[in-house]
Amino acid sequence: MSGNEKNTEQLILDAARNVFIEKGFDGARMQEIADTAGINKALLHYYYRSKDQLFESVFRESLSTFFPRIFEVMSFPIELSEKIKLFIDSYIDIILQNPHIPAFILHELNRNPARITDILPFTEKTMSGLLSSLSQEIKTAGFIEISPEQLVTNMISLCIFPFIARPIIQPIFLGNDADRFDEFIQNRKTEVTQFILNALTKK
Amino acid sequence: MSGNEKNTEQLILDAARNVFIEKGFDGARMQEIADTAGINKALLHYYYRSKDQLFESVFRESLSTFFPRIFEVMSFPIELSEKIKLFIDSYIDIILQNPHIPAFILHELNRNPARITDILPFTEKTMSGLLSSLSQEIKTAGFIEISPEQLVTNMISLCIFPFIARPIIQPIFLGNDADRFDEFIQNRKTEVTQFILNALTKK
DNA sequence: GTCTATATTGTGATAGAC
DNA sequence: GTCTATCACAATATAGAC
Repeated sequence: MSGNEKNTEQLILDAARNVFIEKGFDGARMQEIADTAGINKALLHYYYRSKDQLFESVFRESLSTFFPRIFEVMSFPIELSEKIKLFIDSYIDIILQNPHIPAFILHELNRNPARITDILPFTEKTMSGLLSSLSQEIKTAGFIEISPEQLVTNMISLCIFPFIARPIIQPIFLGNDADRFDEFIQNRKTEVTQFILNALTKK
Repeated sequence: MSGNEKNTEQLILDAARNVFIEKGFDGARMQEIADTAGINKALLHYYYRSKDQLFESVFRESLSTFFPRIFEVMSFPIELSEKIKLFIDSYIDIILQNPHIPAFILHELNRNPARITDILPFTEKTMSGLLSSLSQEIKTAGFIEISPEQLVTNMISLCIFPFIARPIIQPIFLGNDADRFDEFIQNRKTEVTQFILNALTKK
């Protein structure tokens, strides 16, 4: 091996990721994946027996890029308000690096909701532990009464939704200039953080 | 006509709506639409020349169910806090009646973002008028400084996202009992309203 | 308007040479 | 491991009888 060439398996996975994320499972074509990888269809089936298997690899990888990070920051031993600040900032940054993955994951999960039970990297126990300690932290911080589920849902909604709804937000609010979307999102980092922290503060 | 039979065109449109919304354009099959409508494929093409045309009808209809309502309430002559309350409540109600349409619309728009320019029921002028008067109302109400674009984005995110992310929210937060999702959403009506109004209030 | 039958093309997957 | 050629079937669309 001369060194700077990626191995074929990785080449295929990269191509498949791009095509599946852009087109979805149903819209993706093995031919297009092969073309993108610079190889032919037969080789695709040599490495991954079927379209389903190739998709499965891409999907698991995508899910694991995003999912654990949601609760990672939330278990840091810092003040809740700092957690929230850190979460919003870092989570929006992650999405900025892979802006189409949230829509991809959610579309595929809606297409087949059962999929998630196979893949979920959490036990119910881990989850209920996180939720009950978050519940405690909300009280300790002197915030308004809110269930941890509703709070987490709100945080994630405010981070992710604008990326999924970009085809609407861009033309309605920002016109044709794509740069303004980046600006809009960068502003949101502080805007959303302040919005949430203020919402949680009693009067 | 004996009375209680719908005409075939409507029968087809109903079937197409169900199938397209569940499977998306790429996943939908003309055969399945025909079966659902209780007719055969040839008749589909008799009424709608192609799959694209049939889809176009369904998509336009779906978009017009949802889109205008977003800004309808926002132009009522009532206090901003009342508008927000009314908007959250009525918008979540609309989504509850068509819980899969938001994911459908957003997926199809991401598949082809250009589509929206053909269909948008708003002129840029109407939009900028709404935004600048909303901007004024935020000041008049004595709320925190926030751009109308960010506020509207937040409101819509908090209403719509939980429906799109249901395949994640349900198993993580609510277990297997589907009824708990309805409960969760019903709670959100007041939770989200309070969350937003509190976020907008200066301390 | 509605059907059966069929044309035509697209698509995932495999066989087999090198 | 990689390719060309091809199979088998799925899917949109049309022709033509009733």
